[in-house]
Amino acid sequence: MLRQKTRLSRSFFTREDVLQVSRELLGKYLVTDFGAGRTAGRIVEVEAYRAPDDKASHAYGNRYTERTKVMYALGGHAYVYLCYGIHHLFNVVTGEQGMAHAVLIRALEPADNTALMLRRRRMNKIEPRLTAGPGVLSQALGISREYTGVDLLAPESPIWIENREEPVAAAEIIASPRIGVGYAEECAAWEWRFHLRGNRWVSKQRVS
DNA sequence: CGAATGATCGGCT
DNA sequence: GCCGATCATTCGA
Repeated sequence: MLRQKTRLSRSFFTREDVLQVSRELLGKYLVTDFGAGRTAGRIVEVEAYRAPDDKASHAYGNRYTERTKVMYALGGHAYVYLCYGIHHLFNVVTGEQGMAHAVLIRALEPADNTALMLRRRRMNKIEPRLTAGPGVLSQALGISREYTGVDLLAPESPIWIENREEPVAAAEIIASPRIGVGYAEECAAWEWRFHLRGNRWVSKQRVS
């Protein structure tokens, strides 16, 4: 039976509950096509960032700067920023316009055109290092800061998210505290990181 | 304008 | 496991 590939709709992203949207992004496919070839990976790990009350969010307290302004866009836009001066981290903005929620995509299971992903990562062999981690998955898919603000629902968008009709059972989703947000005080304990149970492509938990 | 600080990664020990 | 890389962003002077 032919598996259907459908781009997620605007209404998927504009919902208010960013935790629910985060859970539902597991099992969907992040796809890029910049002309050099189409690459895609199955989303296996995400984190929710909820404005304005989440101290781990760049939009905490509705902070509005040149960098964060894209977070206030309509759900379905990309928010890409540079972390530690090296890594480009891909988030998808959720909620209605003016609501700065976002979901960070943290790990993918390689799916389409792994040859191009390997080339972008300067690797020879498919192993978790290819796409397990928010910085490395962006590199594998060719995503960089220049794509922040892109609308994933625009017809000619080089980045989008697909449903390939591979349902994920609620029992397969593990919730845990987000990675690297120790500065966020009481919000650091919130279990807003979601990943697929036992999946080999989930990023390794760093031991302090 | 200067300084501190990350939603990290990978090479080296 | 440790540690250095490397720079946009932010904030305060």
